[in-house]
Amino acid sequence: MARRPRRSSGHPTDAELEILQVLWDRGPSTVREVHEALGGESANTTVLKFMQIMTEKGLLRRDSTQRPQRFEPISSRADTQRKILDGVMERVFRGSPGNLVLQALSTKGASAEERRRIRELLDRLESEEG
Amino acid sequence: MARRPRRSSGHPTDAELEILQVLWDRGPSTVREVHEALGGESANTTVLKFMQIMTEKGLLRRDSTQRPQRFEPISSRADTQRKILDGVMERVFRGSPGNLVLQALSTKGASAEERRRIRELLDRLESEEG
DNA sequence: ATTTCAATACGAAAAGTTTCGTAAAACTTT
DNA sequence: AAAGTTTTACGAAACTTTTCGTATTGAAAT
Repeated sequence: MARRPRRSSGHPTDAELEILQVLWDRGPSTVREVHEALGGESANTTVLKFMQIMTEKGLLRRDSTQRPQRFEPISSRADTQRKILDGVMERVFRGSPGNLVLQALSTKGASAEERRRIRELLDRLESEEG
Repeated sequence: MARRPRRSSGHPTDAELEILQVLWDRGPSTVREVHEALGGESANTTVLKFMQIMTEKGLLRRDSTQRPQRFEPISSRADTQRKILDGVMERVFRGSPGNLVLQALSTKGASAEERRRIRELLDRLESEEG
């Protein structure tokens, strides 16, 4: 029987995300650098393979003019975080951002500075809404 | 060569989550009911299979005394949401709840009621911290 | 030019997720 | 109790993600 086609989220997988985090922290990096930053847990060819896949997927861009070639993320950390969070909001919180925020705040708290920025944002939302 | 063991998140997968959502919405339900609530998109034996797997995994409990047996989630919606959110916080936001909250609020906004509850929570956090 | 060592490509195994067909079991209706 | 229908179990295929071994390529050193 014909199988239904599969949705492809387009989101980075867990392993891909770890690599992205390193790249966002360090800026353009070589496979070796990423591998080391990850603690050398998996084989270096594993990291390489992921970075190749991610390049094909359009998650990374690579500069092959230099010999140990350097990779960098195409999307910013903030953009990626937002996209993933949208997915979680939809799948887990059923589009209710308020609940998500309350859960996040109540379990982990937030620093004084973060709280201040959250209040600012709330103020802005109120005034925009009128 | 020996492969490194795989971490198993223990979190429900996407498909499992959809079933959980139905169960949280409806309360204890039969396979047929869940299947229908999901729009009948996938075959009913697919839904059944998942619910069997989820029972083995400890995500669901089943009552076999009735004939169309009824399944229900073992963990509450809120608990599950919190666990998943903790994972996202760690993997995606690197333990910075403030950023997560800001992203969530700024992209999706929140209702006036939700904003009020968020402010309340912030107040409580402040006073607890002293 | 040859050896040597690091970097890259390639392919495939292993593990995890999603999907369903088929068959057996249990219940209903006749 | 036989036949028909619904429910449940089982097994496996298709697909995705993770992991690495091996081979190749490129640069550096002799």
